[in-house]
Amino acid sequence: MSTRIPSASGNGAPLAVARAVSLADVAALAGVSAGTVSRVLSRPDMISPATRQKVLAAADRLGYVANGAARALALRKTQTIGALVPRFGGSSFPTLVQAMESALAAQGYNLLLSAPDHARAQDPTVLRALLERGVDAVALLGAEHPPAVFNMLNQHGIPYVLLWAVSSTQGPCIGFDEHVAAALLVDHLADLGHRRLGFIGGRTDDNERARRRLQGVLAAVARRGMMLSQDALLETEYGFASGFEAMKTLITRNTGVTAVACGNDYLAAGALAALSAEGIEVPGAMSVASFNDNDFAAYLHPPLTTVRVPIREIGEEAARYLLARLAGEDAEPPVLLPLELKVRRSTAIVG
Amino acid sequence: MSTRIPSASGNGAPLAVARAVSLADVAALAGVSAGTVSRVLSRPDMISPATRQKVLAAADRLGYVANGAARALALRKTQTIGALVPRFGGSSFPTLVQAMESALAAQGYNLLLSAPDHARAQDPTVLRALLERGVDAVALLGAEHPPAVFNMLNQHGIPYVLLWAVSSTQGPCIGFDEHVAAALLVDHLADLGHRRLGFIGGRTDDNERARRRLQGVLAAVARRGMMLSQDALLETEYGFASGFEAMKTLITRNTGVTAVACGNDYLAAGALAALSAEGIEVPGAMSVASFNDNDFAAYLHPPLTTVRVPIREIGEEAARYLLARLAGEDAEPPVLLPLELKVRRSTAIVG
DNA sequence: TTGTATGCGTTATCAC
DNA sequence: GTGATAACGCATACAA
Repeated sequence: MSTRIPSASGNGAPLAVARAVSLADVAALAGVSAGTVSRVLSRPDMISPATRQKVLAAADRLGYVANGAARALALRKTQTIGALVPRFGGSSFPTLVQAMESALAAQGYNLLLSAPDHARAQDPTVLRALLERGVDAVALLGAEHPPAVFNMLNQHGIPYVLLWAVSSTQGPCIGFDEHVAAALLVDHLADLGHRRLGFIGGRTDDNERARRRLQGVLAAVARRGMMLSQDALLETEYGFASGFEAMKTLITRNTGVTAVACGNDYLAAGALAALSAEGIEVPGAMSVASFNDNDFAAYLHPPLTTVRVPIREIGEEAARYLLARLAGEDAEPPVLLPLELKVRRSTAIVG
Repeated sequence: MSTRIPSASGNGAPLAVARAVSLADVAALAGVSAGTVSRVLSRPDMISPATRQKVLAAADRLGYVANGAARALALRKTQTIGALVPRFGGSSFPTLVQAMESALAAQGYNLLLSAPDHARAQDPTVLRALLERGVDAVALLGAEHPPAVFNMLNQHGIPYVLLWAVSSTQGPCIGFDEHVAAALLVDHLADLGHRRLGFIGGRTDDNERARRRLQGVLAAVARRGMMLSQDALLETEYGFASGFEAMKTLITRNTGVTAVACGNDYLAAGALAALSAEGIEVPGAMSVASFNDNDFAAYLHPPLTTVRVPIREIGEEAARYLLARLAGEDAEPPVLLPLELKVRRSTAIVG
């Protein structure tokens, strides 16, 4: 308070300031050595209550803030986790990242975010930037990362985990089983008597999760002897508008489907809106994935069935796993997280 | 390749690895001094092409990755920007952060993300964590930060900026004028002949942006001599479901409004869905804010009028401003970003 | 153009 | 319990 730096008058602050308060400054004021100050801050019980108070008071008075770079240099770790998140935007990744950040922060870790756009996504340089910043571990979203990424990671011996990915030979994964997710939905519809299914999903040439989702649906459809004709299968961008348009197209094609599965909640919402706009009642229209706080699809045009995808949970498990690894434990990540079917309303096909 | 560390067999990687490759290692292999290697990497044109190649080859061969902590310690800067992002509903947070991260990455800066939950949002400790990690500057989302935050920031003489905030005496801001935004909408409706307006917005006791938005609407309504009765004014959580419920409530109350303004796109979408479900036609139902990639409200139930809020632009300007400050320029942030009215369809009130 | 030496702020090792 | 002191890996002033 009294040692306030002459700085800043409300608007902004001067760039160059006297010099940051260091351990030495605190030590000088407290009349102890720098080493002691360091210990007070990291192993408080290693030093006497008397000096501890003295030091703490001095630190507080000077507004001391540790220099993480110096600490990182000495400790050879930064308490920072890097997240490599391709196409952060429109997807559910933000939710996942938030969950991970929370879990990390609770343990005193920071999250260094790298959200390369499509062009830079395959560029190993972005990982390099993370490594140069000294992240202790990294979380990779999705499994679509170039080999160079894994080479660097392995070469540096730094723990990493693939999120929203499974059965990758590239490294430990945390995700869920798309085939099970699809089976939950398709079985439900099949049990209700639906025979012809439509599917509106993401671009499979471009999005590995969309690809797996489609595979899961196709497998379940085959297993149940349902039909999913080529012209009832639409790939599109994710998003409400895309779902809207796709469903309109589907309707135009007159494919005879009685149920439509959608690759995610946004697509489902758009699709349902299109049905509503056209005044068409398609029993069993449903969404494959419902994102935690955006389950707006449910309000638009039931019947709707949803599989809740464990998005936040993936982020939380990632934090848990990575931290365990850093703690030296030889932990195994939970490869497959549980899924949950949420039936808003069902429409059975009779006859 | 040949100097590959014995590490990692696909699944994971050992925690303890020989030792990271350092400048000295590269120097040794290249047969030059560490200083030279450093210069090759930072000021390539300061040294001869011959040795440059030698050094580069050696670095590449060893898979050298600079140690950011050491660099930060020597340079007294980290090339890292901190973002303090109190969680708020809807999806504008990821969009803004993504835009900022991209702009930052393009300039070789990293983004350290801190997204405290509601409980921790007022805790200066989260800023402290960022400072300890050595961020060169910080972006604060919203203006709802405790004085302690600004004290620390000023005391450390570190550049910062408030995002999605205006006219704060606490520091430089980048945002837009809520009153102008509201005026765009309200004037449009007033011009169409609407007299009685309803408003569904976020919680004002809890969300400063929601508060300003409401104020803007009230001011515009007063200026145009419109009516916005107390029972036509609903505050709720952000989200589709909330908007849906709020509109149902509004309908039940029979307030006689002919237009409803919504605090954001999600609320608007929910509200429109409710209208659709109830089969009610409310001319001029509209949304105050439309988020860049989620303009799904438009598909649900026109007429709809929207003010596009410059979310990405705020992130980009933040990066630009902060980087300018760090470059020593005495830059001024663009306090107010331009707004844009988007009329999907209008319904005039006649008589 | 390049090598040498020093400092950056912290932690850890070793005395005391 | 506490004080010196040596790393930690890099950048840079100064020499050569």
